[in-house]
Amino acid sequence: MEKSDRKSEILSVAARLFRERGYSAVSMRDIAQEMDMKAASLYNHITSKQQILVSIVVQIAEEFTVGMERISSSGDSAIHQLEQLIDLHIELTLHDPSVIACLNNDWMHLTDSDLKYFLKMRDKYEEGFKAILKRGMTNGEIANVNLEVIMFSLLSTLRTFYLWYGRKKLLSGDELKVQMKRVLLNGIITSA
Amino acid sequence: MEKSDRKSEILSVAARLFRERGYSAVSMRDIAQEMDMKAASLYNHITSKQQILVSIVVQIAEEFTVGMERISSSGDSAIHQLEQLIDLHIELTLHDPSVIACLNNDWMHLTDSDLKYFLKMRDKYEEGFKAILKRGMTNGEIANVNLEVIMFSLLSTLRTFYLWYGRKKLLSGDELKVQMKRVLLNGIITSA
DNA sequence: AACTCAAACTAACAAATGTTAGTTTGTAGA
DNA sequence: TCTACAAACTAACATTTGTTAGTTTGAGTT
Repeated sequence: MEKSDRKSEILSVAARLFRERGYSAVSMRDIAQEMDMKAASLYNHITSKQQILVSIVVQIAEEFTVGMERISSSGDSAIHQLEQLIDLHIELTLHDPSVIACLNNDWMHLTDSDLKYFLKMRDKYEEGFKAILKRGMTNGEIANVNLEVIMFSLLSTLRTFYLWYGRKKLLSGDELKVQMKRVLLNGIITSA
Repeated sequence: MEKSDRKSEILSVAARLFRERGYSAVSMRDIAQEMDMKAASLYNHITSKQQILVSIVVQIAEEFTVGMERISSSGDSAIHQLEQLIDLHIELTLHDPSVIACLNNDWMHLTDSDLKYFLKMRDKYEEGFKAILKRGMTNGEIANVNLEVIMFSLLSTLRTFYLWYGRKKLLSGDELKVQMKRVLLNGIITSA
């Protein structure tokens, strides 16, 4: 939901519809109807459908980038850094699940420089993730299993958390964090 | 890839394009072009775009359903049943990643009775999954953590395996199975 | 009262969409 | 050689798409 100006409202509505039906299946008329206006009126606030997508996806991608930079530059242990990453994903997901859905499913509809920028950020994020895991492994904090398998296993769960949070809201945010760390990390920590 | 008759070719090409761009962003002309024909000619083999999607999604969903029935009706231990489920997901993913992508991303474009049928199967699958976990918990085989958290954590990784298998083919199928079980189960098995 | 300006509107556009109708083509069997 | 038929084609269709141009509205300021 975020800010209350008209443009932010559009982004919010669009993100919700994109989540439900996917970017391509949502028309400008769909978005407009949801806002009780005509499609043409949307263009007083945004410049194109494509730009709506870019605004949504790039912004959240940058939040993850910033989060990764903060966490990986802290001097904490690898395990503690992973815990902070889990918190980051859960917090951003709880804050706006639809935006996370767009990030996961609709980035493929970005074009040219926007797509390139997004992919660069995604790569950098995964590199940061791997660096933490690698350090944890040489440390002895983390079990010596295939690094990519560990990373993608963790990331799969964190990235698609929005899917099942939408269906079951059984736990509070803090409880979720605790449980997720238990499930995700106990398979990784050597001593476990 | 599957069978070699023309209809199966169309389904195969369609699945690949749906994976790359999503159902709505792929036109009949796109599919036709990829098959070196005109869009109208497709209708000699299929009855509608919608039917292409149904054929793809329902078939793979039924394969998972059959797999779950076979596994959960075996008398094996809960852990061993989970291992078999991991194998099932990996095998079906390696066999045709694009079809798995459709299952994950494009089921939302099913309509009416097809959607209902799909959702019924999905629910049943997850119920089967939970039943295994529950038995494992009362057994003492599986750690006593929130059941839904465990299930969705496992399923997230298994369902989106096609995403990173597409990017890194670093391990053989058998090695993948071993590593995945290590990563996914060690967090769950009580004794770990 | 006159002016400003954001934000809505109506009307229209070219392009792309899924699909149908009717026609041609090429190959296999009689 | 004639026939049958699957499978391709061309042409067209009604809708829906993103977007633009020009106009109206209504509230705040001078």
